[in-house]
Amino acid sequence: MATEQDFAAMRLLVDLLADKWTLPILGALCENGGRQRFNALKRGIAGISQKSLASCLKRLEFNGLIERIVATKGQLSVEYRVTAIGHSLELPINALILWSNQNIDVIMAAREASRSATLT
Amino acid sequence: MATEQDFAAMRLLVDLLADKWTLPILGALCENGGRQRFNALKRGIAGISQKSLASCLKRLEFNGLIERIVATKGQLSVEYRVTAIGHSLELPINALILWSNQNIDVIMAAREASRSATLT
DNA sequence: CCGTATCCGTTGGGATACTG
DNA sequence: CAGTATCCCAACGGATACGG
Repeated sequence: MATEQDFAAMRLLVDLLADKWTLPILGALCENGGRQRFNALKRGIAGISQKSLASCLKRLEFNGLIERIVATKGQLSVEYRVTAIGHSLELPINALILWSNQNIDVIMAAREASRSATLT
Repeated sequence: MATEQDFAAMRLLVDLLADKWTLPILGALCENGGRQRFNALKRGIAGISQKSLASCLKRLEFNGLIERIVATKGQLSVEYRVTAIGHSLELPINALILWSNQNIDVIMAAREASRSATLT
């Protein structure tokens, strides 16, 4: 049964993760051992725009889930790293992704069923 | 490391859950053993509008996570129930909510730190 | 390379009023 | 009770161009 606290927790989760790109970004960031540069990240995430990536990274940094490290040696380069607390999210998120992988067929079937039901 | 499949899974998760009200609705539905009527649901979720609730419930039903049972005996009454596949989401979601409860203070502190950093 | 600035169509979602 | 319809504004997010 959900408590008041749980609702606050849900609101926080929505703030942190519930948009189009946060999950893919976090996923792409973890691919390379938790660190990646801006354009590498952009190339790794099909279809994302610079704008969305930048704003999303800002929010993640603002919430302390990732950190931004600037290396001014010669060429400008910026690396984004998943923080400790960011890493602690991997486990529960991976559980969700596993669930999604296991149930994607059922969901798609349910959608088809809904669609054909409305056609009758 | 994230596979192509995982990105598809993430997209599905975003489709299913990544909006303002889905998590609270699912939470409220589970409060009463997985079944609840429309207005009871509305009263249980602080701040939600009829419109948002209705559209969200439609999408959840479309994806097979809940079902809509109409009882036309006398007074019109509609009950929404979490399906089996919907229930299978409880475990991974609760893990996330637990994470959120455990880390909400750290997140808030990180936000404060970011804010004071920009003021300097 | 790493962004920010601007423009702009699309969507989200609250308020309110109305229907079966 | 359980929604649908309408209005309306703010936010999202893609495309493009520009700057450090």
